[in-house]
Amino acid sequence: MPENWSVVYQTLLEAFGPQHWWPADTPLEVMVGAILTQNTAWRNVEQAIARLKASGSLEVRAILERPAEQLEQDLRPAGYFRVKAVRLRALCRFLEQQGCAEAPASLAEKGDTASLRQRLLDVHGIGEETADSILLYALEKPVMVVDAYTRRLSQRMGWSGPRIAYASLQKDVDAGLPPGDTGIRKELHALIVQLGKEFCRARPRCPGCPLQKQCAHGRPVSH
DNA sequence: ACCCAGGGTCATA
DNA sequence: TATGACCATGGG
Repeated sequence: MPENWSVVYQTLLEAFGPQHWWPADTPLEVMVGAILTQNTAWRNVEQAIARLKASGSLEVRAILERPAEQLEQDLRPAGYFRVKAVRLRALCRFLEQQGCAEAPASLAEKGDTASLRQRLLDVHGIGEETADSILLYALEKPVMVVDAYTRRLSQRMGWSGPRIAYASLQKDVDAGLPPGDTGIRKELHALIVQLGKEFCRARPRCPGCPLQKQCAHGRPVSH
């Protein structure tokens, strides 16, 4: 039901206002944050990013040259710190290979969106959601990001089952939005996360939810 | 004490 | 293709 996602956007924007995502000073900080926030609360990521900044490590070359153990210590508050140190280096190695070590944002000009997406997916530690987050928030490409909140929302609205594939859900949401509009995609994903934090967690809290009327929660869901 | 967070990889069937 | 184990910290 693609057309409904536009209504979701309007409703959530009215309820919550603009979210101004992604919270970061530079495109590289977006990319780094996209990896650090994997299955991790953003509040923990902020501390890790603060440590990277404090040690002057929020640069491609600095991350590549930083001793593994020190990089890991910077990442500790974000959890999975050994894994994420490896993934961060893989990202930076990739940026360097693409000739973007000095200006990570210039990655946006190194091919079309489909090609960029595939090259990002080839980087160890970057899956679909992380790749799309980078495309949308760091490179300003009109790509819809889909996550666990989006899946839960789609399910509770009665528009899909809980196990819908990433690509299917992404296509469904994207089809309901104005083609090529990067701004609306940035906001919608941010708004869905905000909704999820407040109302869609493990125990759904319907009272006060902006989508309560449209929501199929409690009614039989067709699939 | 338990559950979850703005996921992804790898081994197994 | 589709599950399950694993990765680790911090807050509710």
